[in-house]
Amino acid sequence: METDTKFERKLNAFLPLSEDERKCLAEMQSPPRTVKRGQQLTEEGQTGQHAFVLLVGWACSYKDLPNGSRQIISFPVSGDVVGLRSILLRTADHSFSTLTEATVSLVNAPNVLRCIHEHPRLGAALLWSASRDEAMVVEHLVNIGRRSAVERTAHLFLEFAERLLLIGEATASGFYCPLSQPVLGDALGLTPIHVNRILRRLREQGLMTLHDSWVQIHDYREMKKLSGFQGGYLEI
Amino acid sequence: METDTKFERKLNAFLPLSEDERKCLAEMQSPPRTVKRGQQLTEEGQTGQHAFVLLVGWACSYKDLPNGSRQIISFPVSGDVVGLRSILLRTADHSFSTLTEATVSLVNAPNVLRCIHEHPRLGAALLWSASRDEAMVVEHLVNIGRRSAVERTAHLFLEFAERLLLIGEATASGFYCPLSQPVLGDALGLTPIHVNRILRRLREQGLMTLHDSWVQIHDYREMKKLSGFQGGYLEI
DNA sequence: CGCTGGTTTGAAGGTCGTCAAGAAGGGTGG
DNA sequence: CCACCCTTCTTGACGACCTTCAAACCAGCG
Repeated sequence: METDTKFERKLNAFLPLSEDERKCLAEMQSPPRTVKRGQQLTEEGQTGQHAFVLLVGWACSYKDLPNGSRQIISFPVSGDVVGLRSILLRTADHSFSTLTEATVSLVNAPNVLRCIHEHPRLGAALLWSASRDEAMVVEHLVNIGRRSAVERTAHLFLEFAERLLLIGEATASGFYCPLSQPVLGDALGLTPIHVNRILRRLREQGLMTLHDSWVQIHDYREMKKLSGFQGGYLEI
Repeated sequence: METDTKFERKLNAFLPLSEDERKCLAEMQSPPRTVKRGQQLTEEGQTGQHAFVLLVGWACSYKDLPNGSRQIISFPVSGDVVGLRSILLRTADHSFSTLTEATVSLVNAPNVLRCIHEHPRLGAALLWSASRDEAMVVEHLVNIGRRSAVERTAHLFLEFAERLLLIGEATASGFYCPLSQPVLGDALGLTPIHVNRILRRLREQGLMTLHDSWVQIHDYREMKKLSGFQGGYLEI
């Protein structure tokens, strides 16, 4: 499978792309580049940042706080774009780091704008993709604001399951999820210690397990009921 | 002052608009319409929704949860657009209600897309506006995820102060803010009772007061230090 | 082999939610 | 005009959830 197929396939699922549009999409991106785990690719407050297409691997976008803590905004996975939002802002509004070894290709602002201008339909597809990402951020906000730690955690993993299923990276036996408990804590607004206790509870109740970066959802129905998960915002 | 000046001025501040572009912007919007306080204008999950330009008044976008609680996503004020994000999604990903009597004009998806197509620079300005709104949602997420109740509350009011100052609706003596404590709670992820306690603490420490829908920030410096507020995401 | 970062568990404490109740203000209908 | 809502604001007491502090265990890695 070609490296940029997932991104293209995602847009194509929203709106079938012509040969020309596919070509433009490919030209918009710089050649893929491999980066190590834990690499920071953009930094909040910096100017002239690029967007990235994440071709392979896991990453996160986040903000650091003056008091030393951080909040993870989103977990892009293969085929996702990061930083499209910042492309028109004077400065990047978040940082972006890899969580595993990853391959990315770079997209700069002029390229995106030219692309939108030359192929309006492609522009619409990119906007749709950005809208979907924003809907995920909104759901994340709801998750942290109005759900308890267990509900919140269950919700996050159901979202992963759904997203990875859509791109063919999850099977009935589970999915790969290389997130440490401190990282999960930064996403869920919890301490790593409490994340540990929550995971134990979910495990002891036979709902799900996370072991060796492998997630298994054992009782999908109960997880859904517990967390109030409604995946509408992920639909194409 | 004409009713839609604030919206136009906001875009114009990002990117000076030509006469043609201004005209297109005006034609994109339906005639202004007055709506009562507490009116729901869009409902989550509904299809074929419109976007709105909020010309006068306060409103909020939010999501209701199965368990009966709700999370407020954002507080649009005069000159803000709501629902641009949903325009490309199959269904609206949030609801939208007025908090005061308000006047709005309606914008439908085809109009926006035509506008972007005919006037790419105007499209860029709209995208910038949407990006800035999303940056506010992100900051809101950080606020709820990683700040204590006091910090969080102080941060929200500093953001209001900054935003209203930019559109000339705040003065040195304070600003109008018609949000009840239950509404603030739904935005901050707190109970109304706790919001009350927090406001009391801020008042007793001489930091700020909220009385009769009027906010006064008495110690801006200390508020900023307390909340870790950095307004970069609001800049033009 | 020691170091670092992740996982796991326990104990104690603080923040915030829940329950309860009184006071004040606005709107409605008698 | 007044009685009767309903919503909001306010305060107190109690309890739960989550954090903090502390420590042990383990795996990977220099």
